[in-house]
Amino acid sequence: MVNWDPGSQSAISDLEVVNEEMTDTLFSIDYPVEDSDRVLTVATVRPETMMADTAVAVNPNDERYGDLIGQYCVLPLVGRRLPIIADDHVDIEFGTGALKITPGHDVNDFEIGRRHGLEEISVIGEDGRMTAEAGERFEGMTVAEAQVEVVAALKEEGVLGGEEEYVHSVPFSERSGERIEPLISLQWFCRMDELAAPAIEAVEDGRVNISPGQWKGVYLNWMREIRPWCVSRQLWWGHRIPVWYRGDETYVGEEEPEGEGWVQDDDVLDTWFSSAIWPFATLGWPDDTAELKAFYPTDFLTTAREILFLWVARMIMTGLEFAGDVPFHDVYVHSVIQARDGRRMSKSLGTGIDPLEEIEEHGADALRFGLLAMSSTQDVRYSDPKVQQGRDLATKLWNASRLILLNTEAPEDRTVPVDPIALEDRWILSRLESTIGDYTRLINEYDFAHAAQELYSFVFSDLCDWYLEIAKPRIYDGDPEIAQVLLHTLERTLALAHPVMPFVTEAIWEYHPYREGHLVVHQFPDSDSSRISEAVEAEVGEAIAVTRQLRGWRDMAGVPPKIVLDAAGDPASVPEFVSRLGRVNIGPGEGEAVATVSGFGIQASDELDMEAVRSRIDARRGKVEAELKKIEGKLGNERFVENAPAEVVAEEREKAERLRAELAELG
RNA sequence: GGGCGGUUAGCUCAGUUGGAAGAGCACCUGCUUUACACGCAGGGGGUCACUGGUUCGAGCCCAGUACCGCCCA
Repeated sequence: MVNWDPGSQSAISDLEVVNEEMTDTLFSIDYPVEDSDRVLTVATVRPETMMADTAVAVNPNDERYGDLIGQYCVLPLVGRRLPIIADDHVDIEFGTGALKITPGHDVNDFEIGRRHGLEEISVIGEDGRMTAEAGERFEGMTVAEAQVEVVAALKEEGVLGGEEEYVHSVPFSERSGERIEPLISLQWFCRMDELAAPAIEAVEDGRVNISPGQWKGVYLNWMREIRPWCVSRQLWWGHRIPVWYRGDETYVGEEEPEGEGWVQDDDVLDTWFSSAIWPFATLGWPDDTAELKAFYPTDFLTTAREILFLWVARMIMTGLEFAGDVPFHDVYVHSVIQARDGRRMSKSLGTGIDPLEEIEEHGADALRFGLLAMSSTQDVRYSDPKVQQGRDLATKLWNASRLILLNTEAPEDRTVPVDPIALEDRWILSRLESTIGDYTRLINEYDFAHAAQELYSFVFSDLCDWYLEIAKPRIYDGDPEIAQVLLHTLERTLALAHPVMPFVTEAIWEYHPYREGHLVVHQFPDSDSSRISEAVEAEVGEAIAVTRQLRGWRDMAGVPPKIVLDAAGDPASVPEFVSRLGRVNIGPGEGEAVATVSGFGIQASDELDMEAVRSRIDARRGKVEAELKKIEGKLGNERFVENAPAEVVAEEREKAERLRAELAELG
């Protein structure tokens, strides 16, 4: 039995059949039981196939019909005797519990028919019209016309019972869109289990890695339950099936058989059969070519999930069978991008998003970044904010580059010392190399969204919000060492971002004094771990935290941005930028301190809104007290102290200390 | 009917071996600070779908329920 597509006049494979929910009419038809006044009522959505019925089946456990099993009923309109058989497949709950069996036109019925040795009758032809077997009244009608006529005939005979609406899943051809007609037909099938076994093994032992991991499971599941593949296609193009006939003889082989009178099968192989050998057939196989040696197997294949069975699995199977090795080592199944409202993109629904329009509106770099940032281990909705984020990043890179390139003289010596003197220089160089390392690792793990985020936050936060702001006085002073650091950092940042945002980075590169040729052929940066210092990152991280605390406090106290507050403390205890960016004057502080922020005593000032300060402090104290109480409770719990790892307990103790210190500062 | 995935801030989504709930956008308050308002600074916002269990401790582990997807019958 094959999936016959009346539209393309060809059999098609299971994978090219799409099932869709449809509302049909479920007809009840009375089949009289022979030599009895009883009737068996069957329910069907396809009365037009009844002329091909060869049995009626009931469930063996169905008490209503137990006594009828082995008897016969009479097929209305036709008069054929139909055996009443028992089969587990029949659902007692569905309809009347009696199922008409049409082995010639239904896949399940076909299997029941084979189990019970039933006759297989065809009343629908390959043209989708009723055949002579259907009887004179219906011959030549389309299936739809025949249904109307059969129903009319059943009414005339008085055997039509009820009609009701019925929602069920109906197969359609992916190629022609027409409803699939299951037909019995002589076709060639390819036995798949022997080909699948080595392809299963290759994924199990890791010679082929499929990610995200869930798709590995999907692949293995499908391959373990693989079914024979109908490879015959009744098309006029393609490779003809290597089968020849002569009378009753059949020959299968690579070459035409010896002797006279052989005729080759007219059918051609499914196009996916040819596609499956693409990885090596395109390289000269079966000849042992230089291309084959050089490019087979290759490394990486990225694909959509519906291609996993249709093509990827078949490439692996044929690769192992014919080329002796897997075709590639890594398969990445990318997300499917859905329309903004979560529906699938479709031309007919008008839900498609045209990338060219997106590029027109936001730029190619923005779209590329956005797509990377959207990617996930599951399907994703198209996200305009992610594309805008890409546009913002492109603009940010441009503006940061402007600041750097317009305010620095290229130094004679381009080498940046491994250990620059300025703390902030060591910090940005460490952050740069950490970022390059993390970004590269994330890309290698196919975690594109986090890689995009890593790039974005390095540029916005580390480089622009902090480093460039810290560095501005030295930039404007023309400090040659900072010029080295800036140009070096920019060079590597542009190279890092280039594969994702090729246009803006290449455009900036035109102005970079270190450029040699185009950025597109520049080497992608390798993380230089000798520049990474956890100590420096921690020290500057702490100074940044203090700066933010000071800023937060100022804002909370309603201090206008222009006012610089006095704060009592040791100016040498923190980097210079803390007082500059925090807008406080750190010094001896002779007046009264109204609050302590990160150890600095904020001096009284007319600019302070003391009421806001007090209410804010009260709110904060409440929070800290609650948190401290929670942690003290934890630490007071003997079972926690005994069972939790020592480092976790130590961490909790530190937290408690920190909270107590903050509470003391709040006063 | 079988299998897989999802349910976390207003929205779209992250959340590693169980150890103080995150990002982007949106929102609120400031800011014509000479790279950038496609920006900067500060801020508010979550009963992690629900019910039970395991654990000193659960968004994460286990069992079940509900709803939403996808695949295969």
